[in-house]
Amino acid sequence: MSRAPAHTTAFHAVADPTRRAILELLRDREQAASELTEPFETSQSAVSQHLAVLRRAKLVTRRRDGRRQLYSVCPEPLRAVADWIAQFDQFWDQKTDDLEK
Amino acid sequence: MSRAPAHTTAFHAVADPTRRAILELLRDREQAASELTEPFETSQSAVSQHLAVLRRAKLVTRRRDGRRQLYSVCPEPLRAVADWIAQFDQFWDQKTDDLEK
DNA sequence: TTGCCATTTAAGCATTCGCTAATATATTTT
DNA sequence: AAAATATATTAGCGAATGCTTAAATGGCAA
Repeated sequence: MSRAPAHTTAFHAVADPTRRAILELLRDREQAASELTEPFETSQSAVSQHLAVLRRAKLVTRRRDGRRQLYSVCPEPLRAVADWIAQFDQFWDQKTDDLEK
Repeated sequence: MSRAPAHTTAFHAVADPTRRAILELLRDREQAASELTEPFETSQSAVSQHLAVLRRAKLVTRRRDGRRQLYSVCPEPLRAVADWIAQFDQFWDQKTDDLEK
């Protein structure tokens, strides 16, 4: 199996709190880059760079609308993270399991 | 709500592939730091530093056994990650939902 | 075309990261 | 006690990260 470069993985992308907040905003609806900038205290450029990271991780897609770029969330790669975490499920269910015995 | 420093969060801890591999090893059983070093090509020191990160994120606990430190996984903080991801569930179920209509 | 708007890209910088090498600490063995 | 073992900690380094400012790009409007 060939490994994806670490910096393109969902694990890496969601490690940053600003990027997580961006994904949360996009959860509600498709949104333009400028709209995504407003909630943050950082520059529009910084947000654009975060969007580029999310795009490399395939967590967002964009489409053009006139001079705006509309971003939408694309959570499929999060499944890899969820699946990875799922392998630890038995652990936090252990208490329940123990009670049942 | 007070925010935990980013570098103590599970999000940050699991962003690194070596740390994920360590957690996977610990999934099977409690393991000493030296055992955890073997599978990797890196130094004992590097692994020890990764274990410190995992410890700060409360993803592992350790107990002493003679001169060894036995580490066990403690996946509870992963729940925060899983819960965060869960808010996107509707999206990848969308296809299914659309079919049902 | 010229200029404006929306966004990206590039350059530079301080900080953080993951690593190695060396040293320190704790425990057991001799 | 001294030596050996197991681990942690420190210092330093190159690379990556997230940011700002400035310049480039693409689309629209006058």
